[in-house]
Amino acid sequence: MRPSLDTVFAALADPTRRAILSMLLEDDMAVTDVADPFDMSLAAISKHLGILAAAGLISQEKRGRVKWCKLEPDALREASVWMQGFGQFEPVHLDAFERFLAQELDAPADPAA
Amino acid sequence: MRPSLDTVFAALADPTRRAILSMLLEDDMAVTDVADPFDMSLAAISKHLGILAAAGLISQEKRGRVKWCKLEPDALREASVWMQGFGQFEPVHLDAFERFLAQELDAPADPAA
DNA sequence: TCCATATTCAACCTTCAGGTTGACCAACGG
DNA sequence: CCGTTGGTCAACCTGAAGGTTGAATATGGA
Repeated sequence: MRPSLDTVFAALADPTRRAILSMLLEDDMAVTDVADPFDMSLAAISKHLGILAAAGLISQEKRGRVKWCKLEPDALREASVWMQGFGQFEPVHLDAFERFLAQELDAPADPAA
Repeated sequence: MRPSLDTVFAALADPTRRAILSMLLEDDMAVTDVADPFDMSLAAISKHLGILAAAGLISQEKRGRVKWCKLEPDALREASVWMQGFGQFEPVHLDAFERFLAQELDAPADPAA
């Protein structure tokens, strides 16, 4: 299930989740350790991690009874590249971008079916 | 008030709003014209435009009775910079963009299951 | 075997996002 | 003036997001 831009951007829209990503930038972490600095229940953090994983922004691997969380920057890369299309700040493949544009316009309010 | 990453990412999380941004990439547009391709009430589009404006992603200028919407790509820069922090990867990678394109075109209506 | 640890599940609550509709206001063209 | 067009406002509905709590499900260690 490849994550969509919808889920990626939605995942990034929450400050708690962005903070988690920042933490994971340093190193892989167990769920409990991720939750530690937050004033929030473990269950809530677990949900946040689930959302990040669903967006493809992290991966989770269970070793023993500990679930390790690992940053997966690839999903970010795609979103980043999408954004670059709007800036004149970086060179971009206009032809490819325009194909993408056309596709977006064909199905504007994608019913997420 | 400078828009936060929260509002920018939240604004980008909606496919209708991303489609609107794509449209504005081509040219400035009036609200009614923006709404035209969407199967959605004008009021709804007006709200979407308000959200995009609040996020700083577009600006709106009223001339006569027509309100013109203009893309403001600078707002994306901050978010883009934030995201770059997660890549040890280079600023823009066309390979990545093309992979993204291929995926997007392969399965346009992501089930988001 | 028994208890503690790690994590999720299920049910629930509250807030907000995204949509509708209909009334409303402003500006233009006779 | 007057009707039409462009756009917003206000009230409302529905569903989902983000949080809580408490029970449930491994796994590890003694």
